[in-house]
Amino acid sequence: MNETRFDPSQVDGRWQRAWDKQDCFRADSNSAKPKSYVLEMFPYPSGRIHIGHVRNYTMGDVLARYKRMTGHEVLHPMGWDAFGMPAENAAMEKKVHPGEWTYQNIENMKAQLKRLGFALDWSRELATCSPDYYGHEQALFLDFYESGLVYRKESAVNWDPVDQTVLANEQVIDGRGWRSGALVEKRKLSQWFLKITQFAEELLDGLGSLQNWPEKVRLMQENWIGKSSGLQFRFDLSDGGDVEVYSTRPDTIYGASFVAVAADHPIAQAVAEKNADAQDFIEQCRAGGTTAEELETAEKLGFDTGITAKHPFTGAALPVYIANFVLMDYGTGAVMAVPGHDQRDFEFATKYGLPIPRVVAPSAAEADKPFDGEAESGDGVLVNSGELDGMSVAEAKALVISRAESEGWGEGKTVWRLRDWGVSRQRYWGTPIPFVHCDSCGVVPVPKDQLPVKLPEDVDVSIPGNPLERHPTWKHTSCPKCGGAAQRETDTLDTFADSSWYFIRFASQPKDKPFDPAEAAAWLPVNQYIGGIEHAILHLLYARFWTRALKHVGMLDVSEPFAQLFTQGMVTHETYSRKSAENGQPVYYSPAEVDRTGEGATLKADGQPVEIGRVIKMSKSKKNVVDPDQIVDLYGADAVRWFMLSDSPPERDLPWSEAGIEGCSRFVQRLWRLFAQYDAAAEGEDKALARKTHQTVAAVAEDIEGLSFNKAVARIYELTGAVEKAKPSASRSEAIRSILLLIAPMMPHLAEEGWAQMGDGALVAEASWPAVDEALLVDDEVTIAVQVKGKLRDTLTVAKGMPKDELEALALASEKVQRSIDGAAIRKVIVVPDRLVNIVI
RNA sequence: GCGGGCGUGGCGGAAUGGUAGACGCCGGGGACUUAAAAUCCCCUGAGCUUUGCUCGUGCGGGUUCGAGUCCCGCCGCCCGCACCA
Repeated sequence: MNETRFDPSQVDGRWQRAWDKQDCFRADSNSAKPKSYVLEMFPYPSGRIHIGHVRNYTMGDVLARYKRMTGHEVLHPMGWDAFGMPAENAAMEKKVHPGEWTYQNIENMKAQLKRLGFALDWSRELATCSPDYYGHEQALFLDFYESGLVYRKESAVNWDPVDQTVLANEQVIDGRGWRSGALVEKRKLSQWFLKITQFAEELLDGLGSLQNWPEKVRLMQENWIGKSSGLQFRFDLSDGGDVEVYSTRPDTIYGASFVAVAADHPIAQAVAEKNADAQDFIEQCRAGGTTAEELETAEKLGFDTGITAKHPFTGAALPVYIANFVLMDYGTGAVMAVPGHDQRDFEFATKYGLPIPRVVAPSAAEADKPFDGEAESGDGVLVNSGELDGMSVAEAKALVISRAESEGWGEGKTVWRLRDWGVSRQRYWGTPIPFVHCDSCGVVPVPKDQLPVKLPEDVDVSIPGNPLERHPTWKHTSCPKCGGAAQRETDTLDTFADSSWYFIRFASQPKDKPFDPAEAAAWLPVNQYIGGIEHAILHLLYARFWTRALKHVGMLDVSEPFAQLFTQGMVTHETYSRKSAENGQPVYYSPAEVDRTGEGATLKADGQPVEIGRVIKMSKSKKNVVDPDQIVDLYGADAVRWFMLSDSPPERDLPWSEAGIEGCSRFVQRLWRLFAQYDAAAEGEDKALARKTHQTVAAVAEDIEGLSFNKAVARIYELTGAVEKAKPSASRSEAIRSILLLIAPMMPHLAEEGWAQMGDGALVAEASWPAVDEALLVDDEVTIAVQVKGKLRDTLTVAKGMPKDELEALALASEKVQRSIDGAAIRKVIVVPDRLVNIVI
């Protein structure tokens, strides 16, 4: 091997072609080896891969390659989440067909991924926008329909009256359409829903089996599903009607001081019909934002309807308000408000001068303790509550529910926060929903033998609105039932449907059906799923639902799709800016425009300093982005991959830095020089180095399995340092060879190039993980700490397993220890074998 | 507001209740070179009266022979969210 520089631009492509040629990474479903399914969340084909993708796919790749080395048949596929709004936006802006734009992006991004040398089974590549994929999705949707998991109901959408189109939430900015600037209206449409709530209990219980998911994700899903138990009951109203309310705190019923209903509640509607002020107030509520964040910062507002509700226990007349903080979608859309023990009610009562009675106190003696500016929602003792006085919250809750049930004015009820999944989208670039509307037969499913219902190609995408709706011929068809004239459904499916089963299609892709149950079950569940935390709730919950729905219709015997989940952190970068001379606003510069020296940074264009800002998530607006292609050009795939794995724990953010990638690039060269020193003929044993080698191999394996890549990297650096210092020997040669195999999953091109010299003629991609000699994992000497009163005074290197009394004697013999003791009486000596001796004086 | 997470050198971070700062980056010094790059070696938490000592893991308490780690109370930062009654 020549001691020249390792040149990635010459080497990387050569090995990538070699892997392709030998079809190394094709997964064999019929293999007898233990199977391992490694999957990273597939990307949206936006045009260019992002450095965050590189981090995500590098992690998965290391695991996939490692699993191959340890004798597994690995499925590591890649595909494209190819339907969605950006394609339609691009179509409108650039006058290009969404399909053309999407497939061009896929081609570009695939080339980018190939340059990074990922061990992917490209034979299973799929794009969700292909009829080969979405046709099967339509079939599944029909199966769900057959089994009663699909239904239609009225639901509101954001309607832009100028563009005559439905807007997504993200297209509504401050209540206006992003393109037209028109005030957005709510419009009710008949839409398709999937009955995810039918599985609410199962989806909640299933979380318990997902022990290899991050605790935080399970908690987020649990909160999202939101099971609660409480009391649903009726208040009789002064106008002769009544109102159903739901409360999770029926124990506080004596503390109710008003009743609040949502703006969309029938009572509010009825009041508004006769009262223009009420109508105005309801309009005002609808104009406000709908996200939690906006609502939290919004002031609590209400409208007194003049109606009163009769308290079931005290008979008191409680005012009924229309309030902006009550949700129509949860419970009954009406609440009994208990200001003393609910913060929202507290703020509302304070604003409108309503009474704030205390009905729960820390103790019975504190029944009239004033509130300290906020509601108290914790546990305590019931007070000022008649027959409930003295009870705990739980006791009172149970008593009120049983009393309501026996007296017939209410009942205990479990309420879920989870709502059914609305899948209708009034857009072109999605999976057509396979139904037709017939005047005489109603809504009729398209027969499976007529699938796929393909999107028309010849559409006008240059103007807003749904091209399917206005296409001259596409929607006109005949009814499958009666043969009469009928119209196709023009809604398409939410793209979350596409990503809810792609991992199944990866595992098995027959032409004539969505998947083969046996083949799919052989691979599933995914052994390791890796992706961003932003998908913690929706995508992961929908995929869990879809999998259960498939089980429900008898197509797949799998409950949970992802056995192990890992959520990786973001890639961040510092920002470079100057204050604009005109308005004082910062002007940002990209890393490529800046020279970064040790201390500061200057703009290449004028050599003058720029301000270095905080390290934050990469974003186009702050220009703190790096382009994967550029850095691969500069440093090669292996240095970039190594950087992605170094330093930061994978679940935390990774700050990209010029200096960091330079360091990685230097390490590639350092290893290359070390590989050149490999000498198969070297003789002699170096026991200490052999021990270090085997310890490192074992530890790196453990680190990779636990996805602690940063620790694996640190250990490899350490072993490399030790090998460089060691004199030639058979042990040293073994160590060099081991390092090559350890880095093979991480820096596969460098490893192949080295393996060509020291391997067996085959690819390192086909090599086995080095074997570990258990006997070498244990040291025969240990360094123990000697403390006096808990402070370190000396260290001793002793034989492993030295008995306590010998350790104590050795410690006391230490001169440094004697000096610290300074003649004081020894009260106690604590000896932990192989660890430390602590002398207490 | 609710839910979750995190605070360790100049920076990213190591550390089964047992030698805090492994490993990397930055910085400093030296070797090699006509010179530079590359490479190699040494130093690099703070302070002090420097054979060594003291302090030090966001802040204040506590448990323990011993706390970055466990407990209680604060402070700060980050993430998620559909006001969930």
